[in-house]
Amino acid sequence: MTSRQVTLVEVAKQAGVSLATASRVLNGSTRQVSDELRERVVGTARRLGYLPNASAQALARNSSALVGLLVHDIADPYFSSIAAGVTRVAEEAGLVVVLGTTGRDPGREVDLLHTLRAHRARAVVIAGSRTTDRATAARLADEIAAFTAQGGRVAAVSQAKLGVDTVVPGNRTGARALAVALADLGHQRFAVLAGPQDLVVAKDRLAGFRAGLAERDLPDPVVVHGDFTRDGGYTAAQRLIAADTGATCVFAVNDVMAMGAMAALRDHGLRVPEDVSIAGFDDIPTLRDLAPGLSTVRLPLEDMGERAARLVLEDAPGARTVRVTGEVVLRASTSSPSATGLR
Amino acid sequence: MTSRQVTLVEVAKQAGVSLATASRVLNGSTRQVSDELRERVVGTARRLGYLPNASAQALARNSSALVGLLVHDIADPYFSSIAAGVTRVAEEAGLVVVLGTTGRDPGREVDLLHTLRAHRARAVVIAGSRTTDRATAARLADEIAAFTAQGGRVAAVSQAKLGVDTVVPGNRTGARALAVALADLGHQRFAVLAGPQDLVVAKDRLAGFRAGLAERDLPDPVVVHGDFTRDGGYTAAQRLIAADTGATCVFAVNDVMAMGAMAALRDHGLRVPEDVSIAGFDDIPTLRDLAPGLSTVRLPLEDMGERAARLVLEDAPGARTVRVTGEVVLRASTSSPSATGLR
DNA sequence: GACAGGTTGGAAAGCGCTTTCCACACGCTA
DNA sequence: TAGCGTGTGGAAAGCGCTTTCCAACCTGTC
Repeated sequence: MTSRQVTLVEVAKQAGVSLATASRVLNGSTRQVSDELRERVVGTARRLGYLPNASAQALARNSSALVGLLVHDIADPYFSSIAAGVTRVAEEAGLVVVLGTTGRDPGREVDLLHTLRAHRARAVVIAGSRTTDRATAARLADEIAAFTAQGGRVAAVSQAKLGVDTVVPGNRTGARALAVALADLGHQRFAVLAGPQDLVVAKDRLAGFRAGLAERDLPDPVVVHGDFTRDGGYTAAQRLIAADTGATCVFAVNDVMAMGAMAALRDHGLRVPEDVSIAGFDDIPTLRDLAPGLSTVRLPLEDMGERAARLVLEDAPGARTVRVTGEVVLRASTSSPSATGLR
Repeated sequence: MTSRQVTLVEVAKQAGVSLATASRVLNGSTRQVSDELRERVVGTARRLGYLPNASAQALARNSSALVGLLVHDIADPYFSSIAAGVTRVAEEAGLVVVLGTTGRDPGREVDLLHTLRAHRARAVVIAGSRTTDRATAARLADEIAAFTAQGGRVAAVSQAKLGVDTVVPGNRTGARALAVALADLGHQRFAVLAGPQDLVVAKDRLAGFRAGLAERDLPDPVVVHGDFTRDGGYTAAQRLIAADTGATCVFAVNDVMAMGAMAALRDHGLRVPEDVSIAGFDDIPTLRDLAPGLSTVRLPLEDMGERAARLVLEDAPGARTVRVTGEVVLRASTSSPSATGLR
């Protein structure tokens, strides 16, 4: 079954040139080859259907055409948007994207990076949100160090403290601006569905939101923690409703949580925005088709993926930070406060 | 900067064994090695931080740890759900997923398959919907043949005629059952947003829907073609509205088109389902948070990805067909017909 | 005690490329 | 005419593994 593959030696032999010449013609080399030989080689290569063996090339060159992309969950629109950006840039550069999904397990992140290193991946984009757990963070740092020591490039999306090229959204400032905008709508009692306690992104957004409220001399919000997922938003919202806080506006630290929360509110017979206003963060594409439209802070997700990829593929090494700013987008899910709120 | 990588030779030398023995210990071999040597090798490998060079292994073994996954657009929830299933299975098997996005360009599909072949990928899952264009189909067939001739395995999701292992959803039967269910709601005049003319999946769903209507002795639906995307659904719906057909129920051949169509209806001041009912196909996860809930035909998307992956990774070669059936799910977007319909 | 059969370790030949040398042939200048 | 730089082709040495041989050794049996 397994038919013999055409190798460069055969092409060289058939074309009547040396292996070196064939290699120089078929794969970019600085060396010149006369037009006559060049044509002969190209011709026979085509005729024989020659296809270079990428593994052999990677071995000889000590670098592959692989770019890693690490996400928590590719089915999450936040990550799949970023992935779209990364793959576009990588494929333009003739590279190939290796997708690793961590399932929000930091240990898995380390493992995947390890694998990518074994493959001599040229670069990797880490798009998951970072944990603050000490031990794993150290292991991750080691793995990143090993990866770069080997000549690989690393970029992160939205996690500043990795010591690598990073694309960071304005989590703090975005959340702060959102808080101000919501306060200006007239809300006074806020609740925040704040994600996991050890997630930097979640913490930053919470902190920014608090700062915004403080700026308007409003009291600190009620905070309920939960998973950074749709279901996490759902259950967090349930607990919030049970707590009977009287909040008139809920901020979920990301859109998928907000969507889960909206479902929970609906299930409890609460109307958005008549009974309670709600806002998220990210502006994932999904929101376009949500009714009522979800107020949020827009992040250019695909663009962020592209930028991260360019950082490691086109630019020289160096731990730069590219900041992207979030833009407050108010939609139908937020309005002036109702009399009652969450009770 | 680039620190010397620890190689197997060094491990062998330090452990005082031959290269062969070191290789046998560290990478699965049928051959036995005495416990003493084994421990020595494992110990020094750990101490030196040895990491096998995947390219070298791939070259020596003539097969890599790569599994390709070809999708049209990873940001489309349909594909990202399938991708989640594929990556889960691949990662369980210690393999690595290479993500290729075709942007619905069949030529690109061929190119990506070519690249994957150069990488000696062990298998590839083609998840895009197939074009019916002759020439490209032939090129694709050639590429697939070359891939399998080389020992690689190919599976397809939802495109029966590739001559490879395939996971096919019951497009025809699902659409037919949906048509019957909608007819039983009392609708008589239907419209279909039918996707591109040359897409097998779209054609099958349209045909199934027609068959269902025929079964209930209802007239053929108005058919409007358009892109298989959210925006395609939006513009198709606009054209449908302009056509003033009086249809009371719209079937979009996939969910993202249906979502676009709902947006178009909303923008025209039409209410769903009061003015017009609408249904989709696939049951992408996004639908959970849509209000009103979209009626659809549920497909187990992640499961389909898993099955396709298992087909090429665990089972012996052979062009099998795994059928998965769609289940009609009626939600709030469909109700008994209004007096007016689309006019 | 000799010999078959089974284990275990090592030498070395690849796998298919890239790239460093080296050799040679030019076209110049001095 | 000698000498020199330059452009071009080829031989061969890797890149880091796997795997085939072969040799050595250990049983056990007759």
